[in-house]
Amino acid sequence: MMDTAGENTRARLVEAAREVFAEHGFQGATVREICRRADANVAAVNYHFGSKHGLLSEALNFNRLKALQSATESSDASPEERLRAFIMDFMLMLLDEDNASRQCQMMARELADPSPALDKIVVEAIAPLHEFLGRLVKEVAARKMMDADVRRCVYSILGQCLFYRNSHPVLQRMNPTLHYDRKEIEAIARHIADFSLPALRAVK
Amino acid sequence: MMDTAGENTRARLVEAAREVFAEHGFQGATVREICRRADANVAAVNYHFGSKHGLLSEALNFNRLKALQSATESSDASPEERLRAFIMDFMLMLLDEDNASRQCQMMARELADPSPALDKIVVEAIAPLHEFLGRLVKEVAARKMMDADVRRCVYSILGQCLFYRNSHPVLQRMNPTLHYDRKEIEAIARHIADFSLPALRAVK
DNA sequence: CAAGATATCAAACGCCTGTTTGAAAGTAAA
DNA sequence: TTTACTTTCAAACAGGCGTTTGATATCTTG
Repeated sequence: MMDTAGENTRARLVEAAREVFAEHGFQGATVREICRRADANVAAVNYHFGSKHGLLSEALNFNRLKALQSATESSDASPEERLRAFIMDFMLMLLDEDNASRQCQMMARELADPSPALDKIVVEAIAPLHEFLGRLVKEVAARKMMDADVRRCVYSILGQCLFYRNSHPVLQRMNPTLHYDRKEIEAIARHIADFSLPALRAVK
Repeated sequence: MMDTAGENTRARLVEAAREVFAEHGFQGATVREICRRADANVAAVNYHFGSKHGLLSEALNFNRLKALQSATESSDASPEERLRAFIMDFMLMLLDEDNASRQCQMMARELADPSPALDKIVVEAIAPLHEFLGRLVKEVAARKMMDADVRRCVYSILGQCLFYRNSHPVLQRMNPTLHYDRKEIEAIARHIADFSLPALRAVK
């Protein structure tokens, strides 16, 4: 059994796939481009993963997102502070430009143009995320809320967060100097929390 | 000069193109599928519009969105009421499932995977929309606000609205009975307004 | 009607896609 | 070294893509 060369190209393929899928989405990505970046032969994808879809499935990974949720849940800060902290970490994950957390970008891509992998993403990552945020919203509101209202508050928070990622091409065109450095991301996260908390407190 | 047959296939192509572009995005749409739905020959697209891009450019139309803005601006209701009304009309336009306003769906598609037409969309539709919302936000807040804060409030409102469209495939998978009928859309719009207004009033 | 412009069509072109193939290279154990 | 197995590779495959072509209808105008 090999380990150095074989496992290396496998790992390199997965990493390159994350890059290319995040940039171009599943449809827009080509296995030739992935193999070029991984410095591997075109046939390598089908040899190691069976198909382009198999590679996508392997490239999807929600560890970072899950870790973020459990970190927030095990905190003993006030519900408001936990929501603030979650939004901050979530935005850092979403907008960090040169880090390795391309999973969120891939997920955002999947939303725009679903492939068969979306079912896996929904069950393993998005549904738990929504439930987690629903619990947090109820804690912050500290009132009896109907499920539909809780859900919509979750949508409002997530919608604000995802906007910066989904609309990035547009925002960049309208404001060419836009750049998501650490300070800017923190300001955005602070705004989203400041915008959302009054609404949650005002829930009737 | 012809008018019945010739103009007919031209118009049928534009209409079919709106359908297909809205469903699959520019990349995912094929001219063969468009021509099939328009009951036209494959060569018709290049004959009438020069290229697939030319057809996209022709299919883009922002009349409905512009009309919505001027209707809101010429109203003499209070700023809060005008914001409520705008959100309602905007959501009706975004989520209406079987109407002819596929322009917004096409625009949302463009955001996810920009084509050269995005520049036109930004300049002609999105930038004016953001400016319009910025003025409305300032009126509602009725306080001096920094430009960056105004902008972020606009993002918060638009983000909430667009979430329902962008994340529709996911929401449908998590809640299979989800259906955007008139009543549901009105409830969503009311929620977004109720969620956003306390935040705008609380602006410091 | 005849001439000429306009529109439609089947067929093909060149390119790119994901995938397959069969041979070559590399590795591990007997 | 021989044997068996895994991994890499260049090349090709079949199919879909946007676009072009040249012939054929269809219609307008003199």
